[in-house]
Amino acid sequence: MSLKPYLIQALTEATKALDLPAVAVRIAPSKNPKFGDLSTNLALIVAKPAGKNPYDTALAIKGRLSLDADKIAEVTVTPPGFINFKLSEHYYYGLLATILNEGRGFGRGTSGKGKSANVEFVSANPTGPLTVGHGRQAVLGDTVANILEWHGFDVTREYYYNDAGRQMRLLAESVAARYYQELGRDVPLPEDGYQGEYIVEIARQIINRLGDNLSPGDPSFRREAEKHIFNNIKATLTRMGIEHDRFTNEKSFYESGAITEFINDLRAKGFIYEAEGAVWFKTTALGKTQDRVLIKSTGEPTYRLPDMVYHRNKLERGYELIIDIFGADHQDTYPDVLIALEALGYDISPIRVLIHQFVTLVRSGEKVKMSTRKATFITLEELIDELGPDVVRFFFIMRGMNSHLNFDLDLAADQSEKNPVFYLQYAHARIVNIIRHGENLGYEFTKDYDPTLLKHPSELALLKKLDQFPDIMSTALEILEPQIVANYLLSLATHFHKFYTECRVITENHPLSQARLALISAVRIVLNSGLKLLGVNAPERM
RNA sequence: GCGCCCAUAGCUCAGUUGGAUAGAGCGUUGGCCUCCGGAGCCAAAGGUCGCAGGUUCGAAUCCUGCUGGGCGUACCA
Repeated sequence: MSLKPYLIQALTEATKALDLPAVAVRIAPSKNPKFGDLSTNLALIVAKPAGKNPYDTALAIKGRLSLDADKIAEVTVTPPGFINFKLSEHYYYGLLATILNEGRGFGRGTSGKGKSANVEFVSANPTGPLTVGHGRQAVLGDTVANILEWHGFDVTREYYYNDAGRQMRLLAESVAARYYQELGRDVPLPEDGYQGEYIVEIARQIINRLGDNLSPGDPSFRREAEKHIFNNIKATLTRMGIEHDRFTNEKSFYESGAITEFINDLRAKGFIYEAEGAVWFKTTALGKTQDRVLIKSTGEPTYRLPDMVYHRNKLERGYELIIDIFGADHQDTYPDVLIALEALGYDISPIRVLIHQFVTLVRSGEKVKMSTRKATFITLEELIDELGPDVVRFFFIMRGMNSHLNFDLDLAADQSEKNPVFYLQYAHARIVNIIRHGENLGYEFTKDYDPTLLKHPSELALLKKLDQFPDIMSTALEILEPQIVANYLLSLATHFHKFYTECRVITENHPLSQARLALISAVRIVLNSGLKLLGVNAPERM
């Protein structure tokens, strides 16, 4: 149980009693221990409109506070007017008991209880293996889903795809060409065809399973290619611990008539007109600078239209939260989708769009240009082969989605031993090892320990770090930026490793050993929770 | 041209509703293993937070302009 709500209430009452302006009180961990454990800038904010000196105001607020000495050991005021709180050691001892009692439930939120959420991610069409770029999105999406689940949401992980477009046709033609080439006929790949080696593999499989006399337009080419590729995509995702609950095919919206219905609904609202043989969406009437084509002059809808229908479909399924994860190349399309839904009177507030920047692959100091069609990409599968799923997941998640990620393949492979993920996992393995070592010497873990024996600075620092976990997790839910969890865990591991070098756990001093065993057990719980959330293993041995 | 994103140590990046001395890893230099795993710890060096203004008691963070880069700006998806 964090102290923040308690302090916020006390501070709010004090400002009220002093007749100062009411503002939202913010409390943050102090960066420098000199300033206690928690600080607030309340007086700085409140003094100005009241025409008072911030420092004196801080002192006045402090004078009005009556705090439980079991929780707060000391209150100080520092220039220019910060109020600092030093937490009592008893508070941290209580925290330790809480973590051990709650176990993996520690820090879990309830704000999503009884609510459902949908996270759509990856959504690559089955035209080729997943690339490294898809990998970033896959990990990001899965981790965001984990964060939601942590806070109680019932999450559906969804994969949206289109297996009927031009690219799929091209794929089928490419497979057919390779099929005939394998049979010794000189059939060229279509222009702009798919050149990857996997196309040849699919062709060979078709020969093995369906024989050698398929005609050029046989639907088996497309069907077999899709099946093969989709199986590979799913297998790759599975290796990273990612399972989608639901696959939605764009085609279903054509078959159900939802596409036509959508156009009709927009037309009824007056947002549709026809020109140059195409059907246009009058986005200029809704504040945009350019109208958009929804149905081409060929009669085929553009990608925008099914996207709109798909989002209407998700809204109608009744999720409290709908998260779309897109690459930066989609940034311009979702506003049109949202505008269309609003035009039809939908409340779009459940929809939250997360845009991630691209991954630039660097090999031998040079950028690798990626194209699925030309097969010049590095596949996600290859990356996992090289680095292992834990490293891949952690690498993608430890950076903010807004950063243009430079992925140096040589470096990642060379430094795999020094990779931060091993640092984290090593902390966990170390804890398990110490506990095992203790058991061998007859130290049973017991809840009957004396926490007041934990007085060493690195012990207290570790406790303070553990105290931040629930806050970190709720911030992660607000901002949906998983890297703050990764950064927190690294910092926790650092505190643990420091503690380890300074404080021996298993010693002749039994009571102290018991207390330290309790401490590292708590660290283990939080590490486990955090790593699980990131989808990274917490190994007992390395 | 217009829109979105980015620019922080030699390199890769943290720094999230504006706070106190801007951090970490890698790399470089120098220390720490009779004892729970050295995949660890400690220390040093390394910064005009792209540039110039502005707002503020206080700016890497907010605003404006500029420079440089990524992605869009299709009757491709």
